Amino acid sequence: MTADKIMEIALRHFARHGYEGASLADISAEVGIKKPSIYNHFKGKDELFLAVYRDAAARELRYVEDDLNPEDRSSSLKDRLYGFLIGYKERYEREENTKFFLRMSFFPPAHLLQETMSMANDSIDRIAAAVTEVFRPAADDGLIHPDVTVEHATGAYMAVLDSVFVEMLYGDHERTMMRLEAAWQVYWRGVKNN
Amino acid sequence: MTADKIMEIALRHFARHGYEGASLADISAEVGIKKPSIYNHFKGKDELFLAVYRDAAARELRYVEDDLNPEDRSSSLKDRLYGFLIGYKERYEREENTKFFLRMSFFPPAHLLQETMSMANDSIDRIAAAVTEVFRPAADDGLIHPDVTVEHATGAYMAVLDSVFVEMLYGDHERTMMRLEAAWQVYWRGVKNN
DNA sequence: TTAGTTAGCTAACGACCGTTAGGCAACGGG
DNA sequence: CCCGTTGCCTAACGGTCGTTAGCTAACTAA
Repeated sequence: MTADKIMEIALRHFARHGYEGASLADISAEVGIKKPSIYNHFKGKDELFLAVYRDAAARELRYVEDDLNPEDRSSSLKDRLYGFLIGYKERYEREENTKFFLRMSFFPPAHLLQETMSMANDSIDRIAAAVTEVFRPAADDGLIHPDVTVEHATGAYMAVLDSVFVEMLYGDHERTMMRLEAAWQVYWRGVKNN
Repeated sequence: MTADKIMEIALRHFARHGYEGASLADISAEVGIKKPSIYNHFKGKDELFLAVYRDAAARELRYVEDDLNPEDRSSSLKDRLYGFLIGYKERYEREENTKFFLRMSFFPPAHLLQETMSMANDSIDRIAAAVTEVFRPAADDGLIHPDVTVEHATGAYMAVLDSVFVEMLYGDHERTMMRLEAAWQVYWRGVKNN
């Protein structure tokens, strides 16, 4: 399907150049069609963008829910949480989908702010919910220090994840790893029970 | 000076619409001059942007070094660290300078990547150095848990600060405060001695 | 077989982009 | 006093933007 190919390539262009910086001419050229042919599949640039964003948000959520599946108890809480951080960092480096979703959630085109923000907030809340579902049984098992509520453990873990994003955006790989390690160790010291 | 006014207004437009989305026509109109008159003060859009970026980076660094001045021992380490987080959050909400600096450091115009990245990395390193100067004497006084190095305490604190940025970008004030509180409490539990 | 839909094309539109040329008044130092 | 500089202007440049009109060939359903 051509529409899928357009969306795939448009996603990469939006991710690298932003909404304004991505041009339909460049996108269509890479797809191998002429610019007006895009209009056989999408009403315009806005509709193309929103379709790409919707799909990207769904894919990010699916990845998180898969990777963080609370049914899977084969490894320890600590390993699962740390592994998820590392996994997401690698995913960002590998997947344009994640780059697109982060960039466009941070800085959406001004005239589409409402549509993007409602989708973004929805995704963030559901990601946080998936994290909470990991912590709750762990807290019941006494793995979390009693001074730390499940909500605090979740919020602080999401903060560590956010900080990983930021360091990746700055692009300094070495510093990213150092910060991740430091943030994780202090986080785990603050959350674990003895 | 007109040049200063141009830079001030350009900063706001770049912060809100990104490099590509900000137009010299809009900027000049708000300044109260015609578009070509900008060229009496700057060689072009690129030079204007780099001048604005340079100033913005310097202002951010100055704010951090002032607010985190290690000479000031009037309040406790805990209060100073927590206060700095809150202060920076409020600064972001108030100052377009911070919004501009964050946005353009995350996603600089592709053809100016080298110039911006070297300035950004320089600023980040110096900000981190200022934070380290707060922790070092505190560690000597035994306020930091012996299992946590000064480097780890600094890195993890910078991570908390990064996460505050992210939450602010998403724009949900209520969630920002909750995440900040959670991140801070877990961080402090992980770092403090006893 | 035929009518309708799909997906591509070329040509062109108006709007806006950053930028340059060139003119004109105000000002400041020799 | 004059001359060079500064700072604004109008007009216009070439280029790119997203978008529309209208044509054609290919497939699909009746």
